[in-house]
Formats: sequence, structure tokens, C-alpha cells
Amino acid sequence: METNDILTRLNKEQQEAVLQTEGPVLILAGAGSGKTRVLVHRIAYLINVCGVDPYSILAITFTNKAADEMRSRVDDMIGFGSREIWVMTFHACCVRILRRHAEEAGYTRYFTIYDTDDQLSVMKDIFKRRGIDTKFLKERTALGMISGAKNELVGPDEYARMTRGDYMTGQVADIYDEYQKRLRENNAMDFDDLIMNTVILFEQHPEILDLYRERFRYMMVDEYQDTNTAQFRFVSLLAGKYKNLCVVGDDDQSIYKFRGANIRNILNFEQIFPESRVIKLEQNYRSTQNILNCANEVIRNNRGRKSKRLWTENGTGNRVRFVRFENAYEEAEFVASEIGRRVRSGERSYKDFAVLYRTNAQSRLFEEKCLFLNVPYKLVGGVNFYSRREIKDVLAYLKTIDNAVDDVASTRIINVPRRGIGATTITKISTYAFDSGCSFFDAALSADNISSLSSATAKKVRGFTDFINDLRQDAKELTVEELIKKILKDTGYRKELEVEDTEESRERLENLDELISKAASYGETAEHPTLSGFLEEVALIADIDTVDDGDDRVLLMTLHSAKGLEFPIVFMAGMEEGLFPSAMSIRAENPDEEIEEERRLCYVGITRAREELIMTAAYARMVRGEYEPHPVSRFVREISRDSIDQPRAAAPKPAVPAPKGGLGSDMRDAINKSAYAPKPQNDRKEKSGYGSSTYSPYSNPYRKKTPLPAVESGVLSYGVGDKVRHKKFGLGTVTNIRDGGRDYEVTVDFPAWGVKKMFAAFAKLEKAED
DNA sequence: CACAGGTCTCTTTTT
DNA sequence: GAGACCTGTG
Repeated sequence: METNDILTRLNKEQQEAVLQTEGPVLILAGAGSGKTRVLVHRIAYLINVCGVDPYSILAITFTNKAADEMRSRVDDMIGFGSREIWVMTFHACCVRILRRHAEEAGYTRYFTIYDTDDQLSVMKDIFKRRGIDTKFLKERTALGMISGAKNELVGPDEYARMTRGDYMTGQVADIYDEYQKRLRENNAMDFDDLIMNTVILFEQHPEILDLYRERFRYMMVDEYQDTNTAQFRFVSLLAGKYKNLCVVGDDDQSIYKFRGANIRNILNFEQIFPESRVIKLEQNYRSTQNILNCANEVIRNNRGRKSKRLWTENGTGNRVRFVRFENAYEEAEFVASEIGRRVRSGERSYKDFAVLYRTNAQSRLFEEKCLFLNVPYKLVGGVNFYSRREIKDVLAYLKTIDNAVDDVASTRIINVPRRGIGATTITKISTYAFDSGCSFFDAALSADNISSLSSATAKKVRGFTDFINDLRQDAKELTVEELIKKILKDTGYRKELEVEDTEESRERLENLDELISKAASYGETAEHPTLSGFLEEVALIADIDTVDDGDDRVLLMTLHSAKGLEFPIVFMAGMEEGLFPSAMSIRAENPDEEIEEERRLCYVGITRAREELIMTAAYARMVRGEYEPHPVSRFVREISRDSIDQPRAAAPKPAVPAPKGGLGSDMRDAINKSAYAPKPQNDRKEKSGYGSSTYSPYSNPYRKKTPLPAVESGVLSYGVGDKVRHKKFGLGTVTNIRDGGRDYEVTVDFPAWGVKKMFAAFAKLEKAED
């Protein structure tokens, strides 16, 4: 098994990307062109063929889910060593570095990570202290501006210099400065600080930078088009010495400008790294030709992109469908019932479907309809699990225990559950802390010295501080799981919810139990479980990371969350002007730019689909309590009739104003019926099938049309039952060989290591004589 | 100090 | 339509 065998599983461009291990490499990978595959093979190649130590590899992905997947695929291929590789998100990677060098960064290693809620608490307090009128400036606006500055690596001083003369931004500069001071006092960092502080650490401590430069001689960055300036700087600093930096991205999929993503990072890569090789992956292995045509037709309306055109050897496939409904309610009913119908007929599983939409607010109707029609679903995003009240309460206890100076955490729980410590008392303690320059918890400890507090109140406060101090002792002995249980018991938190016994309280209890099991599994899987470690994991988890591919459920999520995923059948809902593209982008000062970003988002959505794509829209939709008529999204109109089933009349408006009240539904119905499908004539209760036969009674002609290139028989020198030799594991017995399409997945039982599954091309197994 | 009820604002998108 | 916030009452 030599290099050649690895490469035969890849197309020419993919091979090139794998082989180019040295120097800067830009891989322009169109959607579905197998970029994860390339990255995984590249890592395997580095380790197996080039003899690179896994310890020297850093691979940065966008989500934890992607990191896990990459790690396990590397594992499958080489069977060992993947634990040593750093495969993680920017944020996780920076936290890890910052914990190790916390002192140099001006923190202790117990620093906490603030989420958006925590940030807002700090900001509200600053606004209150400064008496800033929120009509003039909103907390969230200020936080947004600060975040923007941090993403550009602009600190408070530089920000102040830049804004000289302008009153409003001048105010923000002051606020920024104070905000940073407060975070530092609280031994806390927000998401943006994690990156910025790492960059500062590297710049101020060349010896630390050098440590990591020497370590990470081979770096890979996924979803490079979504990096911001700070992340770019982080990467270039690390790669500054050996320059073995391989970035993978697609400028057409850049959808995070609002988060500071700088598309120039990818567009100018060749200028920034002059020696770089550029490799384009344009063959798509995911979607049908029709789906790709749609994607191409939409995205070609953008200017200033690197030219590329996706193509595929997959079949034409079904035409993409576009269906329009009276309102969002009927849209959701169609989607849910269509899924239910097709699963019940045995044609599909629930997990084959994803419903994608522009805004989280759209999810509610889909949830309701799925619930009603018994369609199991998983909602991604929206209210994050870790931002639910009960969860945040427990986490605030843990943070107070772990990081005594985190004022946001301690003020949150000093009166949760009720201890009779009200807002007035909290303000008095806060003021004392502020005046004496100590933390809130320290101030609470000396409640007896705060003259404005009555002795009865001081006693209550002491009850709280004693309790926390006891927990701190306990924390030294207990696992995180046990500690949480103890908190819930001793505070009476659990009891209170049990007594309440409402639907809501039961849900809270369930959530708390889920938190406990997460803590338990953290305790089992982490190498060195610590309280800080748990809090960090919890802070950096994205909702999408919790998706379990094994679950047979429909996924409901935003288009943003869907990036990097794929599904046999995709619904794109709410294809309407004002929703997608959003009203904000249409009304922006620079609408062209903003709409191009929306268009890229649309491109991302379309290219998630493997076999079928169904776009839906409503004629009118409830927006902030009022019905708004919505025209069809321009993106739908950009698709030619050849690729999509769409209305004959581009804008199906009633020729005559509707006679009755309401939405003029008669005429629209008529158009709707002729163009796509009749609404079932039966009444609402029976409405489950939404005219299935009319929608298109199709088979899937392309499904088996292009078999994956089979591995030639006889390419393996061994079979089931044979003894084989592995570079690392030594002798073992082959127990199973599965044709994985492009490669064989071989299961081998190694007496010394146990049963391992690996791909033949990479495992380099040799037949051994008995 | 706690809670109920009324008013105001708001929406993209997320690590 | 929902959530955050404010205000008045017990």
C-alpha cells in the first residue's frame, strides 16, 4: 500500500491538494466537492507517508461537530494518532492556549467565558453607572461596535484615537475601555477576547509564539472564507515560520460578514502568501445536476467572485420544486405533512429531511406542525440550551465557585432561589465593591462592614457566602456531576421546581437532568476533568454540535446553521422578498453588497441538497403582528424554468382586487392550483397529504445511476480470516471487509489493541503468513 | 421584598 | 407575537 493507493481514491485536483504538503496552499473547494475528504486524506498522508508527528498538526474547523467528524474519519483511516492532533474551533484552540499562559495574558487560569447574556449584564451595569440614555445608544449596539472593533484587532486605545471628534463613537470608546476593565476585573473574556487576547499574547511574547510555531508545523483551516481579521492574524502568526498553511474555503459560501468575516482573506490569499499554490475543486459529488444548475444560476448574479462552475457526474435528478402558499401556516403544514407522508410510505426516513429557513422566528410554525402530525424533529438554534434560565443559574453557581471574582455570576445567584436579598441590597453590595475596588463576592463576605445594610440583611448575605465557601471545599473532592446535584439539593432549587409541578417546571427539571448527564459524560470523556474545563466546554458548544446523526428526526434550522451539512431532501422555506433576502439587506445603504451576502446564503442552502430540493414561500406572512404581502424572492426568479418548477406568471397577483376581505385568496388559489398543485378539497382536518400525486409522482432515476468507482477486485492482498500486519498495531486477524464504495473498510482484530476499523488505502495492511 | 399586570421594543444570521 | 422592562399593590 503505497502513496498511489491513497491517491487512486481521489480525483486529480484532490490528489494535488493532498500531495502539496509544503508551503501555503489555497484550496478553493466548491460546495460538495469533497473538501473534508481532502483534509482528512491530507492529514492521513502527512502522518502515514510523510512521517509527520500527529502532535505537529493543527486543524481548525468551524464547529465542534465538524472537528469531531474530522477526527473520527482520520481515526478510521490511520487507526491511531488522531488524539494527538489538535482538531478544534478557533475559539476552543485559543482558550486552550490562553489557559496555559493565562498569567502572561493578565488573567488567572480560571478565567470564565462570557456569553451574549453575560456581556449584556455587564453592559447594562455600565450604562446604569454612567447614566447613559438607551434612547441615545443601546447596550446591544455598543456591544456590536465593540465586537466589530475586536474582530479587527482594534483595542480601546486605538478605538479612541480613531473616533476622535465624533461624539457618539467617542462615547463608545469610553464604554469599550470600561467594559474591558470590567471583564478583566471579573477574570472573564467574551468570545471575541478569546481570539484577540491570543493574538496579543503572541505579539507580546515572542517566546510563546515560537513555542507554538515550532509545534504546529502543519496547519489547516477549514471554512477559511469566514475568518475575520483577528483569526487571520492568529493563523498567519502561527504559520509565519514554516508557512505550511493549507486553507480550504469557498468565497461563494461566505455568509458571516455580520460577524466580522473578511472575504478578502480568501480573495487575496495569493497576494498575502506569494509562494502559494491554488487548487480548485469543482467536481461536485453531492447533488444532482438540476440542483447544481439552480445553485449556479443563482450565484452567477454575484460580482467579484473567483470564477468557478460546479459540475457533476451525478444524474440530472428531479426538477427543483417551488410551491407557494396562502400563508406561513399552510406552508408549514405542507412541509410537515409531505415529510410525514413520504416517511410513512416507506420511501424515506425522517433524518433524510432538513427544513431550512432564514430566521429563527420561522421555526415555531414548523415545530407546531411537526408536533401535530407526529413528525419527530430536532430544532437547532434559537434559544440555546445553555442559555435557559435554570441552566444559567446552575452554571452561575459553578462559575462563582470556580472563579470567585466573576461578578456577573455571583450577582445572578445571590438571590436564587429566594433568600430575601433584594435589588436594593445587591446595589448596596455592588457599590461597596466598586468603592473599595474588590469583587462583588468579597464585598458580600464583608457584609457586616457595609453600614447601610441592616444586621438582619447582613445575616442573610452571610448565609449565602458561607454556603458558597462550603461548596468550594466540596468542589475539591466532588466530580462536576456530584457538585451540580449537591447544589440543586442544598439550595432547594430542585425541590422548588418539584413542588411547583407545572408543565414549565417539569421541563426545567428535565433540562437540569440533561445538564447533569452532560456533566457526567464530560467527567468520563475528558482527559483531566476540571470545573473550568466543563464550564469552557459548555460555553463553546454550538447548538449544531449536539446534533446526533443517528437520530431519526427531521432537522429544523437556519440556513446559517446548515452550512457544512448535507441532506437527501432539503426544504428551503420562506423564499420571499423581505424575508430572504431580508428587508434589512434590501434597505441597507449598500444593498448590492448585502444582497450578495444573502445570495451566497441561498447558494449554501441549495447546495445542501443531495437529491431533492423544494422551495416554498407564502403570499403573505405575519410579521410583528401584522400580515405583510410578500413577493417571491428574487433568488427564485433567478433560476431558469429548465431547472425549477415555478409559476408561469412570475408575479401571480390577482388581476382583479379580491372581492371579499382577507388576502384575495380566491385568485391566488386559482393560480396556485394551476401552476403547482390543488389544495385538497376536503376540509382542514383531513389535510394531511397535500395532493401528493400532483406534486410529482416521481421515482428517483438518478439514485443508482452513477455507482461510485468500485475498487478493483483483487486489489486487496488479504481476505477475511487472514492474518495481516499493521505498521503500528502489529499482527491481527481480519474479521470483516466492507465495500465502502471508494475504498474497503477493513475490520481487524489486533490481540494487543483490540478491534479496529480502518480504510484499506490508508491502513497499509500487509498480508502476514501464519 | 415579591409578584402581577401593563407597556414598549424588536429581529436577521452565531462562535 | 414574545420577551424585556417598568410600575403599582400587597
